[in-house]
Amino acid sequence: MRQEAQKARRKEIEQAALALLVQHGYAATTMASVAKAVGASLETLYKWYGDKPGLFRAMVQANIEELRDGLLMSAATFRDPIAALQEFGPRLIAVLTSEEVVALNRAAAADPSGDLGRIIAETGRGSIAPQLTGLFDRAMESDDPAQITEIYLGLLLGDLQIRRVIGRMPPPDATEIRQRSDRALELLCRLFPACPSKLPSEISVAFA
Amino acid sequence: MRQEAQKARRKEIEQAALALLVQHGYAATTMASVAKAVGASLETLYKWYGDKPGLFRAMVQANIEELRDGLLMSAATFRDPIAALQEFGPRLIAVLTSEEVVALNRAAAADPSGDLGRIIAETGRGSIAPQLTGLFDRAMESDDPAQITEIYLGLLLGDLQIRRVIGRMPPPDATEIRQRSDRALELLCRLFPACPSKLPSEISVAFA
DNA sequence: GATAATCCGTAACTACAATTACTGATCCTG
DNA sequence: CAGGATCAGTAATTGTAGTTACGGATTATC
Repeated sequence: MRQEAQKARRKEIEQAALALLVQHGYAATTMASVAKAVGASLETLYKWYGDKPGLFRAMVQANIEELRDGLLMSAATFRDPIAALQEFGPRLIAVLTSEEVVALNRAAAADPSGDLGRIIAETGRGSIAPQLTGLFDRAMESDDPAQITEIYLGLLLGDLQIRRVIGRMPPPDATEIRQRSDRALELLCRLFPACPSKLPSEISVAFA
Repeated sequence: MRQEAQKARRKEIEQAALALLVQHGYAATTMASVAKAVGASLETLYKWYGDKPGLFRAMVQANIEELRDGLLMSAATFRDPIAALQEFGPRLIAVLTSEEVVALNRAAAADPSGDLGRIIAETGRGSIAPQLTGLFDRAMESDDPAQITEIYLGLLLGDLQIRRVIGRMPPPDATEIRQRSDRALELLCRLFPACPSKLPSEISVAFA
């Protein structure tokens, strides 16, 4: 099998494993079930990934990178920070509360090695937060843009993620996502007056 | 065994199970390990709790109630909402990021039935949030105190819990807890001007 | 005190998942 | 095209955890 073909095959395996993880949970996602789902043999899986933890590391890495890549803002959006956040906020909520990310977080919660959590945090938050910090650095001239990032994320997401992971919350719908993002942005601009006041009027009166 | 003695024995079992959960994680907390840790027989555990999920439901319920009870504010503290939050905020952070709650959340994340998550959410958040909402209702005369609760919790905790659960964060130390609570309170008071402005001067200048 | 119920310590049973091994089919390379 | 490497399908091995069963010790009740 050539490198290109193996790469595509690995991706197929890693995506199938995530689908199983989402559908059946961590405990029920076995090497045998992955092999069956993708029409591969156990011997191949063990040869390519070493062992089950190895498969899971690769699977989490590949999938979280892809989800992360769908989140990154292009440099062009930095020209209008408000518009950038208006677009980014809902996307971030949707991804972080998605069934896929919830399943990945659950796998990390169950992983005694800590590897999965490390991969998720470094690849996910570790990429998104600096980007937000960069945006706030430009938009707000604050001496602590990283702190603004924490505040924004707190306002935007609150404890959604833990509630999703412990199974006490369905994914938020599009309306709720929109409202949540708008509220977070509105509150952020009230807290940091240097924020460009280019909010649509419908948002500026959302809070008494 | 009399009712009183059995009640005490059950509590001993449920506490020992939590200690094992904290120390070894969900996967390694077996019926056999619980029995051994507390000097009970498997037959007794199965007779009293039915099965492993039953033991876990009881264990989570008993322990989360105890943790919750240590968090509730007395009615007397409502007289001074700021002081109440200054005292409550750090306590809430400390408890929610503790090894015990992290272990319980991890068990819930691994539980396909959803029962553990339900118990945790209803007993924990379900008790704390209404209390906060009541406090904000008095302190702020807002038309939506429940929304203020969400905002406060977002500012106070952000994504600490999920980061603890996936293993990417140690428990915050006392200084960090204090700073986090003070910041959340300061930001909340800036957002909602009806908030009594009785902050100590050291806090009011904490943000430029 | 005698008897029944309960609990402890331990063995046994069953199912299942991780991993390795094997054979034959398929693919790749020279 | 031939030979070697790789992969699929499947069986086998091993260890472990959930659960049940059993005999003896302890406790509770009459």
